[in-house]
Amino acid sequence: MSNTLMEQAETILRSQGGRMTNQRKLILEVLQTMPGHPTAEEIYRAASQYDDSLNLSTVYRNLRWLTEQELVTARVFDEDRRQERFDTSLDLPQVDHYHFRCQQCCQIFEFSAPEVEKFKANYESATGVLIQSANLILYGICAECRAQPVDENQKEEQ
Amino acid sequence: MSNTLMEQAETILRSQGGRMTNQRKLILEVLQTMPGHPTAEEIYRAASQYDDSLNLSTVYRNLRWLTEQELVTARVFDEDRRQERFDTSLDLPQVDHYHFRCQQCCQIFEFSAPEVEKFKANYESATGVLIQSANLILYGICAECRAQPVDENQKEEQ
DNA sequence: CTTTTATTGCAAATGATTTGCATTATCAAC
DNA sequence: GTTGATAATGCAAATCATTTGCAATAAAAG
Repeated sequence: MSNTLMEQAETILRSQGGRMTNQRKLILEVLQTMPGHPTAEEIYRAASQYDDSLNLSTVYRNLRWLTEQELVTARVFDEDRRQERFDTSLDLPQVDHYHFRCQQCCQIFEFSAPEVEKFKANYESATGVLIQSANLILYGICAECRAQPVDENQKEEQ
Repeated sequence: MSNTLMEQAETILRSQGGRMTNQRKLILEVLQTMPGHPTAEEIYRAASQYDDSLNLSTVYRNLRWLTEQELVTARVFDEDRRQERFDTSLDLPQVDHYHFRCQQCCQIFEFSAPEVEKFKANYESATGVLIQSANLILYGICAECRAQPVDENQKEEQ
């Protein structure tokens, strides 16, 4: 059921005549274990600890390939203007999942939203469109940050 | 009630010691009359027809200022990777509005979504977060494109 | 162990957006 | 109306995330 990223990638590679390189394997492992929604740069830094000859463009090429295979999703959050963050989305399997980002601590929370699914169905039948994917991002202040007085240090961390 | 962009901008400028330059005036007018969700480049091209000495960076600076003043919203849609599209959002005043983008003709449709508002309220009370803004983009095929056989030309147009 | 060619590392290119700076022009005060 | 302070512009160069060309490397099929 819950195939690992690695296994899924291997299946696709086999069907395409692709190759499982050490770099690809490493990137997949790092991606799998990395919490949150890392940027390419963050993935690169994490993976470099295990292979310091790894190149940033290899990371980009693999991330692009993974998004094309739909094993990974790339998303742009408002604050970090044009930088993409990558999401392995293996946690919540069938149903679409969405994101809340705290503007203070920059943490990203995932959730599913039955109301949104309902809306999508309604919208499809009301307008005749076909919905293929959905991206909902809520921005605000998380419960922790609301409780605490503003801690400017925390803002830089992630 | 429905103040024009120009009027709102003027009020803010006055309170900040800012100045209403001809360029700013032009950009605001173009923004007001331009349908859809233009890119900075598109706004620049449209405005250049009325003032050919207008500079692209002036357009960028004004758009950035307008988004900071929250008179305009910048959004990144999936297909045009890292390019922002700008939205004056004067049409649907009080309630948040969201977007559907057709992957075939690239048209953008706006809508409001009571179900999503409901979800936001539920999510806030369930988690204790404060939601300040929301960005929902649906991707798919619009009704027209579903009806027609694929017309590859159309894809390039916008 | 060869051979084929997908993938890599590296450096240079890209493309949207931003920025430094000298110049211009708005607008408040005369 | 003229003047003066300075906000905003035009221009060119810089940024920054991401992509790409190409020679070198290394999977994996035979």
